[in-house]
Amino acid sequence: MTANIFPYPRCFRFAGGFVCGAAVSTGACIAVLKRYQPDPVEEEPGDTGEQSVHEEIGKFGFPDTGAEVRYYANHVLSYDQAKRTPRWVAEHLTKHKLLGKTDRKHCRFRPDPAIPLLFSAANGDYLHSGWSRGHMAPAGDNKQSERSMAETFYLSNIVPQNYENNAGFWNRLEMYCRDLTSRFHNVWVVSGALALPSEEEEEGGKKTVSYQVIGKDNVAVPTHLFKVILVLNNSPTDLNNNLDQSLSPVPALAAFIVPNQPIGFDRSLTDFQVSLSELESVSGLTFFPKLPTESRTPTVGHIDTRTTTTADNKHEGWRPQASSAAVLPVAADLCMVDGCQLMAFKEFTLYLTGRKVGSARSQEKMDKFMAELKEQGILPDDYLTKLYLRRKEELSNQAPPDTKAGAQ
DNA sequence: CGGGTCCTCATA
DNA sequence: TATGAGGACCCG
Repeated sequence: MTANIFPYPRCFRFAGGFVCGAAVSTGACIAVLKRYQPDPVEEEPGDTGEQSVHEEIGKFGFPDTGAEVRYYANHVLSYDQAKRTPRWVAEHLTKHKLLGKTDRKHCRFRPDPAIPLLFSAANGDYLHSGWSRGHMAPAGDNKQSERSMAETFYLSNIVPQNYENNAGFWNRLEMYCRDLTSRFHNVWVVSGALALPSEEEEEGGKKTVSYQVIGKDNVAVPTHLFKVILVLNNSPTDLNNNLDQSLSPVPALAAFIVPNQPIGFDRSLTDFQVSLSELESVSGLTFFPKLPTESRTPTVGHIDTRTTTTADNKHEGWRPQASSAAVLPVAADLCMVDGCQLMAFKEFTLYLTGRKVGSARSQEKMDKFMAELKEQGILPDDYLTKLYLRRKEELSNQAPPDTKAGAQ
């Protein structure tokens, strides 16, 4: 491509398109007025006259956002081609789906082959950027299948995330989602990235949306991440029925907006809980639109007001907001139902030590991990003690590390 | 669990 | 010679 010769090909294209569009629009507006002023006939939506106009406008097609829903083995997402991060990523978790032995060490981050190169992020964008590659659909939710885990490493599922946040608070939030499957039959999780206005500028409370971009592709660094959790227990009487009809008891839901920065153990998950409508307002997304809703304005039966308003208000450009007529899912507050308690420091450190001991390749490494635990003032629990002794036995029974395999 | 770097080796 | 795969090792 000749465009590669220029350092900023996209800027040239943009500038040319802008100038062209401005010049045409002046004349076009006059033409439209002239055409419609002498014609008082009201045209209904779908009228053939209006339709032909639209066909003309769209003669060469309308701009394609690339935000269509994309399906993978165990997650579904919508991609933001400008930011080069997902808009949202959806998952469904069950106790059974979380089982498996797939190891993330056999996976590598890579561009999503389904995303056009022009809009794709690259590993080089993240390398040495100061930001880690943070999963939205976590690898840990996909131990059941090598393919599904590998697909979570596509960069379409990745956002630039603060290291400490990724390994710490966000990690514990993902663990909480998985843990929910031990208490609820079905867990749905939608995660994504946000670029929110800064709280306050010095000049008269002026607000500005500002976010860093990294790499040659200018991947957008989100200021915040969000997660929406919906849980639902099948009613005991019809465990095998389809989910749409098993809405007893009432589903529970919670939404969170988490700053993309280190968050310590002194903060609780509920500190970051927001109402669903607040998250919908700032994200521009409507979550779980097929979930039964309730409205302040009475509706008939269990009609899904969201689905109908979305279609009917096509020409009004309006949909109910939280401040006027709230249209919210019929759902309990998950944090009232289940507590929304993340792992505490001691519990989390014990867990990490268990993972390290479990994968240690020598007893020296194991002892180092156990010593580090003690330095933090934490005594091993029964599980870790038994794991340590079992691993110690395994390591002593296998060949020493300095013995070359295959040596005769 | 969540990330990273560095090195070797096979390959086009 | 450049690149990708895989392993060893490191961190929170």
